Amino acid sequence: MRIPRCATGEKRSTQLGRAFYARDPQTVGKELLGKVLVHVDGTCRRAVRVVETEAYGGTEDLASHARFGPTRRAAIMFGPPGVSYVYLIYGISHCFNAVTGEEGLASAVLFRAGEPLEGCLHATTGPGNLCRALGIRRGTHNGVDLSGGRIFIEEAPPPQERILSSPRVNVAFAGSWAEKPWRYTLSGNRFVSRPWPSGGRPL
DNA sequence: CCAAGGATTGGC
DNA sequence: CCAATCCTTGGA
Repeated sequence: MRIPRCATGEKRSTQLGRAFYARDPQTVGKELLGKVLVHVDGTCRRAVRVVETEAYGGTEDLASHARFGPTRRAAIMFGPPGVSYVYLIYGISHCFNAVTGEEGLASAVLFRAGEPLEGCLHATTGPGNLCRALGIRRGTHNGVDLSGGRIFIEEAPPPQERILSSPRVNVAFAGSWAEKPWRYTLSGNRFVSRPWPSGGRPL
């Protein structure tokens, strides 16, 4: 099925290309806030405004799946940027990431929450819920190209809200790496997940 | 092969 | 607070 587009091709030109992702995950994580994450599934278009992300690094980042090196699961994080990394966590929830940085060095941005815009029939707060609402799952969407495919990011006006950075969620096992303020949220947005960012410093 | 544990969620 | 649920990883 072809993706319908308007006569001017305007929609298509707002999709972010590979160059956007080919930077460090902290920069990409912050810049993703306020942009629109879209999944076109047949005739159904599901979309959210991104309100919460987290940055994950390579082998040095003890909170990252890349900490064991390019294992079967994490190898995709070492690949080219602008590709999806979807995994199942706790046997229950799918988590959607965008691979960032240069090929050969692992990093990614986890999408943790969004504001429902189109076609969402479930909650969009929390990484597992976000995947369910967008219809994204590991079996069919791991390793797909995010520039030119059915899942992509659309450009949007800069967010009015302040951007907060705070420690990442549920990575206490990572020692001092748990303290890195690599969780990014739109201040005051009601779709941001728990725990609420406290002591997050304004950027 | 086996044991341990996790980038979560929802219910009590 | 805690169990659900299964995939991934490291080690024997």
